[in-house]
Amino acid sequence: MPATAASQKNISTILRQLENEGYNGISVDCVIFGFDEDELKVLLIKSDLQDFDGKWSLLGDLIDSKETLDGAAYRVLKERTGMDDVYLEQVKSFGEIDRHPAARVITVAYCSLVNVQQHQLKKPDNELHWHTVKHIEEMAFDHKKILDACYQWLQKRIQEHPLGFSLLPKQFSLRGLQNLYEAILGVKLDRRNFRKKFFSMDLLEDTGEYETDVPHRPGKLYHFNYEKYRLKERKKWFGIDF
Amino acid sequence: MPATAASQKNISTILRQLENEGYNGISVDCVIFGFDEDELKVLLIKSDLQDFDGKWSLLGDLIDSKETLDGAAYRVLKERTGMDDVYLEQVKSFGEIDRHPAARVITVAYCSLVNVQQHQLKKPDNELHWHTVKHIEEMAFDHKKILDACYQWLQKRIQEHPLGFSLLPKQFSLRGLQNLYEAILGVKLDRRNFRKKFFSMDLLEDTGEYETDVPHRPGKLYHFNYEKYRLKERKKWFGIDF
DNA sequence: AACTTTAAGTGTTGATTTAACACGCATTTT
DNA sequence: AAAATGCGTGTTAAATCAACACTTAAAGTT
Repeated sequence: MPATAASQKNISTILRQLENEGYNGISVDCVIFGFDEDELKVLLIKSDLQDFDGKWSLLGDLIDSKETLDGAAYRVLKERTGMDDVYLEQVKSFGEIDRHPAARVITVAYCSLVNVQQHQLKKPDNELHWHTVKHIEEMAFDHKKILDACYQWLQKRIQEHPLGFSLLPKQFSLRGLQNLYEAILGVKLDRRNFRKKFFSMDLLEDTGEYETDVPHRPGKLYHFNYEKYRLKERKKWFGIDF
Repeated sequence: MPATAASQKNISTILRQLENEGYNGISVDCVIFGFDEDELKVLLIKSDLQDFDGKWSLLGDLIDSKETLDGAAYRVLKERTGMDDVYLEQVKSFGEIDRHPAARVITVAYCSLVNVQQHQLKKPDNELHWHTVKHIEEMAFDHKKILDACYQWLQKRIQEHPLGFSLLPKQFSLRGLQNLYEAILGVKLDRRNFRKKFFSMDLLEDTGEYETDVPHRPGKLYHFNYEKYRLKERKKWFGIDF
């Protein structure tokens, strides 16, 4: 019996079979980050395994033999959340022997960044919730370890690549952007220097619109010019530092 | 039949079986870098598959269901080269559906750095050779893609972490270190600034010894103090730049 | 309408870091 | 002894970064 998309089969059956035959199972797990109320969130689902009664886990599934890794991650994202067209990148694979109680399953972890406002969960599911990353203490499987790895990856990545914007609405205030960086990096940044830094990149464009419903002077709204970024000279060798 | 260490079984048989049953095979592939004659080298083996007549491939093997990913990579390294106690790190997983002609095999790529002088291949094998990275054009499977990914990873990594030293003898001259960086990054660096940079890190220690057999004034030999590095404050947040 | 509150917007300065650059010295070779 | 090679060292100008304060626009309060 082929190990087709597990969500449509009985996953336990497949895993038992794998285990009996001495094969390794392969899955993807998606760490889906969102940003809401100035906090970094992650989308988790209640584990369906008895072993992990009540614990939360990442969204994942076994990989079908006819799909790529990226394809599987994308499918999980879409099947479980209805979300489409989102930032998705492979981070790391995890293969501790006993990481899954039912069988030996190697998993490839992906990091995804979504705009919580825009992408309402299209498949509302009581077992599916956004959790504040910094409050999470325990998870099913080795998912806490995976989450930590993806969070660290994000902290580094966000400083070197323009991916933070995927967590924000298309139009955002500079303060909103700074809040994002402060929340993810866990530091306070100087407002003026932050502005200077971003404006000097010359990749933010004034939309002509302003914040509304704020109890103070409204800030300008900007959007990020990905096209311009794509065309920029990227090389910047020699920054040895450790 | 369990998918035990493939090197001891007939790998084709296992793969045929996997393919028939619709399972995914999982392997590790090691990109083993060395540095010799001021060039970055990679250790390759002649592919044993007819499909890739004469092409070179990375050192890899199927993962046993009783070993971790790191464990499998380490085993491959040791089995095929006799090398031990080397730098080894996971880089990325590759899962294109047709990347292996015999079956669907997902592979986890590892990057390893070894000192070519010190680690003479203990299992001399005519089919195993060091190749100059920049001259490699074609490889078996998708191994060129994997090599490229690991090379790029190394270029970035070497600037942020002290791993270059794994490619050098325990004692090395500053010129040797600079040659390493220049070869890997593919740039020319200013000798005086390079010195200043490394000495200011305060992690290189004078061994009191000097180069020998050079047709000019011999340079001092240093070694890298890993322990001191390990204890150093590592935090250095906020370097937004892209 | 006047006043208070809040955060937006804006520049300067000193300190640090980086890039560019030249000469004397130790060793081997001829 | 002279030539060749590449080691070892310091300065300066330019760029970047970190720290820091006041004016302004809008909403809320009296």
